[in-house]
Amino acid sequence: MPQPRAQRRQTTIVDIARVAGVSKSTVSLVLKGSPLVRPETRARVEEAIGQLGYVYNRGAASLRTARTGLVGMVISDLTNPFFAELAVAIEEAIYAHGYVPILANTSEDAARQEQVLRTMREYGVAGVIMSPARRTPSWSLVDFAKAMPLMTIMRRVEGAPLPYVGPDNRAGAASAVRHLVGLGHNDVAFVGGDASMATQRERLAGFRDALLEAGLPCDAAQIYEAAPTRQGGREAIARALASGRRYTAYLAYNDIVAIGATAALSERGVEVGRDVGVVGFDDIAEAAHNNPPLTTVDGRTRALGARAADLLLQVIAGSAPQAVEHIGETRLVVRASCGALARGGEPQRKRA
Amino acid sequence: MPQPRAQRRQTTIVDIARVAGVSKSTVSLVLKGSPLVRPETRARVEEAIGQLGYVYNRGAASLRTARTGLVGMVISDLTNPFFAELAVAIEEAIYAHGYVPILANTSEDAARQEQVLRTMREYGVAGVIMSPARRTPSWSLVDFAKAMPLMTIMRRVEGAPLPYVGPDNRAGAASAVRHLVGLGHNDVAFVGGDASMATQRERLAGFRDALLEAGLPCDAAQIYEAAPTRQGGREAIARALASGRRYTAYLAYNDIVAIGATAALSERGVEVGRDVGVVGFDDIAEAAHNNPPLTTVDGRTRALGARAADLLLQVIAGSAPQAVEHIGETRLVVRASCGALARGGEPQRKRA
DNA sequence: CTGAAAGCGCTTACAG
DNA sequence: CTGAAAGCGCTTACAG
Repeated sequence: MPQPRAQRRQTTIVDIARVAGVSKSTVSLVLKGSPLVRPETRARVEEAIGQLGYVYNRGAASLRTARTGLVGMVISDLTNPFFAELAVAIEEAIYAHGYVPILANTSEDAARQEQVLRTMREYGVAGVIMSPARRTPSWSLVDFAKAMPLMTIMRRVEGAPLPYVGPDNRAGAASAVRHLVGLGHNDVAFVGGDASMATQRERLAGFRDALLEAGLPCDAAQIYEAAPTRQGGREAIARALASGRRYTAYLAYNDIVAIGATAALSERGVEVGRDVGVVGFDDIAEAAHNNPPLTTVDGRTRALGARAADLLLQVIAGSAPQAVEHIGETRLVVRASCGALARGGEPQRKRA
Repeated sequence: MPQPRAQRRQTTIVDIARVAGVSKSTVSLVLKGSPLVRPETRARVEEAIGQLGYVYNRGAASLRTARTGLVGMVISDLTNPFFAELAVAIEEAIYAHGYVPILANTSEDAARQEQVLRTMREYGVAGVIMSPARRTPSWSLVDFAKAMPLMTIMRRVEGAPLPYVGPDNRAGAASAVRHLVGLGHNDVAFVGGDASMATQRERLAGFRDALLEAGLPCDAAQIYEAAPTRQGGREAIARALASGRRYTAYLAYNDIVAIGATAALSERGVEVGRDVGVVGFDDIAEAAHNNPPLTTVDGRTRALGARAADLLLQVIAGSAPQAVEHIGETRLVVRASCGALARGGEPQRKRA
């Protein structure tokens, strides 16, 4: 528990009431901008507030109203730039609705996640918006879901029918592969992530959809599972190259995997965008500044984060069903890494 | 203000007391693990707690004790990977001390920063740890600093004698330039940032120190101010190249500037690490995966964040002076972008 | 070792 | 339009 700290007694509405010559009920009404208060009375109260340097005590109000104005924000890995962008959008939307976010970064640790959910509940959060840690057991969330709305984002927790917001992973991955096929690529590998992640399964499904519809090879050997990180991208490339099969392009699980893959290929003298194509997913800020600039599937991260926060607050307010779901459109952003620009084209945008 | 939400009356210590057959004072003592309670009594109370699914109401406790256990975390730009890493370290340390962080991302907006500080104060935070928005006027913080400890990190606010934690920017930049000089570079430019940022002035001072001590040119024309972003790095390079002066190396304000600079040079056919040297500052995760891997000054971000949180909590507890300050050591991380590895060396680490 | 009582700073019917 | 009163769920001396 926190240690104490000596403090002079703070100014309360009782002090304001005394100075303004009214009751504390009236002060309270002024504070919430009630139209019931006569303008002159309001002016006297506001005068006293300024004079005494009064600071509203939300904790006291919360106890009375049983509403804290706090919302939990549980992020699986804030050092991943994708989730950082998502977190910024969520944070913004939470403040915009008059709420305040309590942050927790779980570093993909489901035990830590349970711990912080418990703490947030003790703090009386109105709800929680979370990107669940990998391998979150659904039973670890059921108790919390009964006590407060739990909005999941980017990752579904199987077996837990929670509200969910995420991009259309399948359509997005398929659009990326179709673009590669259109450029003449005829042997494409999928690198990064693994089947324990719902997102990976969805993106992989889109990858298969497009390959099958083009009549191209699509077997298990083409899938190189690896951590969804830059390092994972490097490792997957090492294995793909060691296999001896000459892929013409790689679809990466996400942008940081694609960036790691690009670095690994460059180190081996393979020039991305000329010798081989690489496409990512997410369109994080650094994708445009990669060398070469990365073609990727824009999942509209900011919009998704804002949407998730909006929906959570609607569920809290009771104006949205407990089981809402939103799947966002994706859009392919063509840059140089797929090889398209080598043919002199301008960057284009396509809807998934 | 938040909207209400219908809820069944929650279980309180009074309910626990009734079921366990004790007074609520005793329940409270059990809750805080007091040794005064007899083991059998404790067991009965804990039994009742489990049975009724009681959840501790921290808000109520806060009102009584005048301590909330909340700490504010105000970040100037969470989409900058450097600050995201910093935020993660801070968040971790805050939880480790039994506190809970309220997050605000100001996007470098001093007005928004003032707004969130006001809100955090109303929520009764014990203190705030903040990377101040650029051009934060010191007067905008004085009132808050009187009401609660304000720990600044990475950026000093001039004119406000606040506790501060940051890296040794001057020594770090000087060590980077000395390394470049040792490799034979004899005309080095500084790219990114501008003089309104204390950090830029400190890093620039180190840049000058090392150039002067080596007897190399050091004039205003060598400094290319630009936004401290990837895009800023690109723009600074465009201007440096357009100047006609043939710099042999660039010291960037930070890693993302260096990454943008690398991309801009590559696009123009200048090979970083062979034709020209580039060195960054911060050692963010993507520095190692840049193409080529970026030589940079490691500011020990995680350690700095943890230290800032530790110090803030000491100030809150009254065990550290109100005006603490900590300047962290830096260390040069040599990778390929400065050209050193082209000569067959192994990556080395040096203390600043 | 346990209980009765007061009080933290608000909000909210209810009177008037 | 304004005030008196009750109460949110805890903690903390103080008795016993």
